[in-house]
This record gives sequence, structure tokens and C-alpha cells, in this order.
Amino acid sequence: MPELPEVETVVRRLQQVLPGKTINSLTVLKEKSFVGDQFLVMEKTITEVSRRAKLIRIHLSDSTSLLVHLKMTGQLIYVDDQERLGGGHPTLDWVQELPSNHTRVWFDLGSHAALYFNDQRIFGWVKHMDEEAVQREYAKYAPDVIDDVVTPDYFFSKLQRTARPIKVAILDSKIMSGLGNIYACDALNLASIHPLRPGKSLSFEEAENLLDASKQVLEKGIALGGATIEHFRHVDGFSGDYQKEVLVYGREGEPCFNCGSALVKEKIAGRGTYYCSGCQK
DNA sequence: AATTATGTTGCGGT
DNA sequence: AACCGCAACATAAT
Repeated sequence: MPELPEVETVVRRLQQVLPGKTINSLTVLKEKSFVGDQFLVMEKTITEVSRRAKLIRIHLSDSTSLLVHLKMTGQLIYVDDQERLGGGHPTLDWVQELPSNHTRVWFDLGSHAALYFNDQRIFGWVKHMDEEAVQREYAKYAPDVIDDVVTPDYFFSKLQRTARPIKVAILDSKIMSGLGNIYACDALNLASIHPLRPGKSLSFEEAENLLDASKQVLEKGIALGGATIEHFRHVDGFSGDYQKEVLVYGREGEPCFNCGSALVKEKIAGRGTYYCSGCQK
């Protein structure tokens, strides 16, 4: 589910509700989903929430952190008295029935507040880490697409070194982080570049356009609160809105907004890829 | 009813 | 080193 915009949406809301809360206790319902010593997390106060790549970092008062990766189907859902009592939403009854059968870990934050980590497919995780471990994890990822250090020169030089399809290259977190399958497809359409073009075949100008398009679709995704295709939810349980304005993802057979041709779906490197054979060259 | 699909990433092998 | 395929897992759709 989550790509950079979805994770950023989650982080921005968590920043509003978590700082100052103390973790009274945590319950691990699926061992695989939590890594660390549960005892070391208890009684710690949350000081801050931040994001890097698709990782969510919950900073604790002793300078350790909880790092969360949602992978394909993870959710972080927060509830407190306002959610459970008058602030509830009629279509979000499920929020009040947490923990659910997909809840893997949950945190009791006191005063009837709680944070639930739900994850249907159990690929995601919550790890308790010290600063050094966090930096080691961060080091696995190249800078974020929307980070200023990812310049056209940087991007072009990375592309020159690979013959893989450009679609695969922009999904490679060793090149840059943040794009996933939805936004990668949309960015290529916006830049009018065919997903199978070898990375090294892009001119500097094309690379520059594609990087700009990538930043644009991610920013739009953030502005719309992410894309809810299936599992992604805001921290409060609401859906995002980007799926209503996707350029190509999931629109097989429908007209390209740029040129009107019917969009096609093709499997590239094992991933469903949507594009327009009319204008993406 | 078996196969295929799903928003991520890491591993093992060529 | 680059690159490919598959694996982790649950569930819904064909």
C-alpha cells in the first residue's frame, strides 16, 4: 500500500497526536511483526515522529526509536476518547473494534489512547532501535526523490549506469527512495516516457523531466492524503484521495489524459505496469 | 478449485 | 557489480 505520500500522510498525523504520550505497555500479537525488547519500550515517552524513505520513526524519550515499515499492507491506526466517543465516523466502525484479526502489535498510550499496527500480509514490522541501528537502516536507502540532493545531474548519472528498464530503475531505492508502483507508473506517463526504455537511453533532458514528474506526482499524492486502492488508511481510518486522480495506475483500457489512447497493462519485472503506448515513447 | 493478482523489499544465484 | 527471479504472507478475484 504505502509509498512515500502515504507514509508522509501517516507521519504528519502522528506528529499531531503522539508527542507527549507515554507507552504504558505494548502487546505483540504476532512475534514476526516486532523486533526488540518489549520491556525497553515500556514507560518511554514519545517525543517526535519523522519519516525517511518509506520508514516511519517514532522517537522516544531515551533517544531510542521505534522504526516502522508498512511494506504492502501495514496500517498505523490511532484512537483515543474522541475517536471512540463522539468523534467517531459512521463508516469507520471497524476502528472501534480494534485490535482486529489483522492487528499485529498495539500500544497502550494511557487515557484510553492507543496506536494499532495492523498488517494483513505480515511483511511489515516495528523494530526498537538505538540511534546507530536507525542510521544503519537509513543507510540502505538512497535519498528521497523529493530531497533537494536528488538533482537532475544526480539522477541522470545514476541512470547512465543501468540498462534496466527505466520503470525498474526509478523503483530502485539504491537510486532514490519514495516511488512505488502507483506513482512510478504515473510519473512515467506524466513525463511521456515508455517504462521499458533502458535507463541509459534517456537523454539528460528526459531524465530531468522524469525527475520533475516524479516529484510532482509525489507532492500531489501528499496533498491528496495518499492513495487508497485497498489497504491504505489515514491514522484516523479515513481513505486517501489520490486514487481518484491517478493518471494511469489501474486504468487499463481507459483513455490517457494526455493523448486519449487506451491505456495498456503489461507486466514489467513482475509488477503490473500501466502506460500509454500512444504518448509514452 | 487452482491460478493469479496485490501498494515492498531482500536474498540467493547467474 | 549488475541483474533477474522468487520469496516472505494473506486474501480476493478470475
